Amino acid sequence: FVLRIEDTDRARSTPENEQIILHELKWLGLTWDEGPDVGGAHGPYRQTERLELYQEFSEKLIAKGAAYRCYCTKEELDAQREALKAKDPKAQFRYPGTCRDRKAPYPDGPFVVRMRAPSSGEITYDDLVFGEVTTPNNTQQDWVLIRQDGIPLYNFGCVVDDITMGITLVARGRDHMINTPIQILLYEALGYPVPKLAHLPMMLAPDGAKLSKRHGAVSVGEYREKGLTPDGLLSYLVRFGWSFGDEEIFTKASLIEKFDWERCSKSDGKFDFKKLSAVAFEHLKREDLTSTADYVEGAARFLEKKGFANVDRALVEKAAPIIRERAQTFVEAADALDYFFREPPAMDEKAVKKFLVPEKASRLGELRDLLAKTPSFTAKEMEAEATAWLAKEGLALKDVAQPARVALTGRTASPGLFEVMEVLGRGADARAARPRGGDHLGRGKRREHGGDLGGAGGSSQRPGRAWPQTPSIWQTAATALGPLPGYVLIAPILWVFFRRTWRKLDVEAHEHQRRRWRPGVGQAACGAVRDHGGGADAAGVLRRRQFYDLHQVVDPGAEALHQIDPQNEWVGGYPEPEELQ
RNA sequence: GGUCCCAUCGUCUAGCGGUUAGGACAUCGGCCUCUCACGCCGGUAACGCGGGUUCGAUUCCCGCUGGGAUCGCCA
Repeated sequence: FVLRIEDTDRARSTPENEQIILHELKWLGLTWDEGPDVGGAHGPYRQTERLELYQEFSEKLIAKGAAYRCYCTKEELDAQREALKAKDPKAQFRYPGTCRDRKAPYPDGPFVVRMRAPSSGEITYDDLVFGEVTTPNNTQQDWVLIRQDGIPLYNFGCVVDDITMGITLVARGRDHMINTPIQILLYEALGYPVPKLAHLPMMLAPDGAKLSKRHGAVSVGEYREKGLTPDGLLSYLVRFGWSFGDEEIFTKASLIEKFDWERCSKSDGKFDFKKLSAVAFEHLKREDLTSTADYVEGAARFLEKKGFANVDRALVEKAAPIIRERAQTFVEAADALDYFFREPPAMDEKAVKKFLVPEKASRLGELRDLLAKTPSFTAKEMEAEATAWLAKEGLALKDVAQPARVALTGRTASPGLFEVMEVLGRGADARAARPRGGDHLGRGKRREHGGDLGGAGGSSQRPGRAWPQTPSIWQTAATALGPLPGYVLIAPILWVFFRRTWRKLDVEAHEHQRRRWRPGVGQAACGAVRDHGGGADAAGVLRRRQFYDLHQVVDPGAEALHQIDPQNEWVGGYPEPEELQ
């Protein structure tokens, strides 16, 4: 398809915004055949670079009598509009036609070009989604085509471009339906056939209101930062307003194959962040939707964003199978991977206090020694050994699992104990090879204490025993516990946490999105091509005006965002466009 | 207010004259279980209202109500 940048609104169109559009579209896997960056036969692809073309077409219309120069000033018209509204707020202001039949000599001053709109009859078109739509012409007026400064207005610019770019299908948001009759009038005046038209329903905020920055909208980029996959996002977005039986999860390829206009819904919908999360999670979880290679790379990149340098892909791949089903996003995956890359792990104080108590210490020590002896150190083997040992001791796994888990991972929730151990590997060799993400200042403070908190037990432990030369993963546990009787863990462990540089990055990303950008971009469907500021459809895949405006789409609300990433501070809403001007 | 558009569970939707109105997310119970998840089983939950047409309306028609879009020298 053709990617055209509709940048005639200079307040909103900046090179940075254009870059963002290109970048986000590429990230989503939508690639265009022609566009500002790749060139093509119908260039240039920025409207501000096509100004002569609009001039030429407007001259044509003037020559035909279908348009005329209007010398009324904006100030005059605005004043009239104000006056009318003051008298009757519900009144409909329309251009009075002052210059409509003006004859030579023409004044010298600046002028705009207006179309000569019919006041009777009606325009009917056949919408691919909505069917036949009819609008009476008596609601039309002599719209401005070209401003005083020579820059065309949206309705004129896109008609000229669509004609000269050979666009055959217009697919855009339903909010453009009101523009369609005007554009059809222009096609007719110019003598060109009208392309096929398809309008798509709107995505509303969860409260049913129009989506706006006020709702804390976010961009495609922000979802990327949250760690969703492009196909996951695409899958949700396309399925919203379109359906294919009971199927809910699609890949980009299957969307291209299955999409059709007939299955598009006509009614607006409300954005649901939880559903997006669920769909994105499904994509992340399933290997047939996100390959192991992509998963590892994605998770590693987010780990690096957290501050870990040179993340060992092999280790991520080893851990991937056990974290995939519990990380809804790459951000969560990075968090779940944290303790595999940090030695010692970041300890959760409360968990330490609760589980790493002296009476558990001896058991953990025994378990450590037992497991250290297993020949292969695989989860299966360790579990078997542990189970046998526990049975002999008359214990259940749950008696030792939580303390062990906390010692191992620093937290109370993690994948299976033995799986974690297997990934961590035996001893220091594996650990030494691992990049160090954390600091080493966080050793738990232990203080001597007069006695056992938990009463009698434990004094049978051999005092002063040395750890094996090869420090095992259990060393961490024992260190945290206070290895011997007589010692009680009193002070909580103080850990210096990693600076969250990624958070800073995130804030910067938000900053980046504060500006409103919404030049239209191109889209295609079924080989036909066409674009409009706002509507989107690519190879029959994308369809929704807000897709482009995704930053303003989603109103997950701060709450929802926190759910997906509790660590991530939401920076608040965005300014309305007025505030930017 | 004018014009245009829309209307099935809380949400996204299936349905295209006869269905116990289906699925997914969410939610609630249960199972699984070393925690957290995943997974599995089950429950609650919808055709806005009123007229027609028809043997029969969620489905077709009209009206009402409700919602949305738009009314710019923005796109």
